[in-house]
Amino acid sequence: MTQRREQRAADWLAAAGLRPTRARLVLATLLVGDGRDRHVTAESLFEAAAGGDEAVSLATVYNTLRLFCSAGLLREIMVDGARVYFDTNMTDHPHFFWEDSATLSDAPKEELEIRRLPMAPMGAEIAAVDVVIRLRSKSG
Amino acid sequence: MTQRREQRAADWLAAAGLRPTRARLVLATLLVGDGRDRHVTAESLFEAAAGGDEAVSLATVYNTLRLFCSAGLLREIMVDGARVYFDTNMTDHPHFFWEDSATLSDAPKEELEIRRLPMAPMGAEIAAVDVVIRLRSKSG
DNA sequence: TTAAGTGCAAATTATTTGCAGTAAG
DNA sequence: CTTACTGCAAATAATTTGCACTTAA
Repeated sequence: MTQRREQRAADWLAAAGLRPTRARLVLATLLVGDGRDRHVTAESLFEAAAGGDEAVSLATVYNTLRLFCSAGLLREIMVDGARVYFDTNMTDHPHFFWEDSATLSDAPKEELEIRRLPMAPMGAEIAAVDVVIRLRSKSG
Repeated sequence: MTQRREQRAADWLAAAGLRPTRARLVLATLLVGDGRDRHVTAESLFEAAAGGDEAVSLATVYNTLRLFCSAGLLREIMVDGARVYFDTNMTDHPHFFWEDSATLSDAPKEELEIRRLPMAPMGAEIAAVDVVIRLRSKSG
């Protein structure tokens, strides 16, 4: 179980050609160890690592998240002006953003149907399409 | 001309029941004076005001943008992890985000057709739907 | 007159960086 | 061995806040 989690993390790093260092394995295990998609901020991941017994410094968490991102392992989601979120699910898919708690979750991709999309202007190409559905709790 | 720009700004404030103070008029004139939609950051608006002869302090620009937002005059767009953008166009419409220059522009609304959208989970309602089309300049 | 608005400077928060020590290939 | 990685602490950047002063109603 723990073995398998770490194996998954190691494979994930290997797939991107990244060295399996201690910090990277700790963070990768938290990110993809159980194979489910996850949304983290640097802070939340830092706390998760510290909560286990495998602390990683906050600076390294930041650096490592950026590294995973540029290696194509994570996707950056911009949803909150203040915080940056990272998603282990690399495909274009919609997100729910809970304004009350500032948390992020996947929205069911099958339920989004974009029929037509504006074309990229001349000389540009579409890098990604972010769809964020902002939710507020129904008060009335 | 300048008269009309200021009149538009004053009307815009009045519509939201906000006092037409000096700082607000200066900023509102820059935002809606010519009736075109505009995307600003606190910094860019601060510079625009300083570039004219009607300086407004940066802190006040921040406070005023937030105020306009909560008064329903502006819409906050979250697109870049670091900066917050404000849009004078309050309708749900897609944006182009130019990754190279970190600038934002409207994408033609007619060219976006969302056929189906995920439902809000129980107890929540959709506050807004942000569609951001990230562009990178075609290098190849 | 008086509650609301403004500006300054200081505080806060998220993120990045320089650099000396440590570990992976 | 040698280059890349890590962690600390200090630096940076965007934004917010406390408070004394000013202004609109």
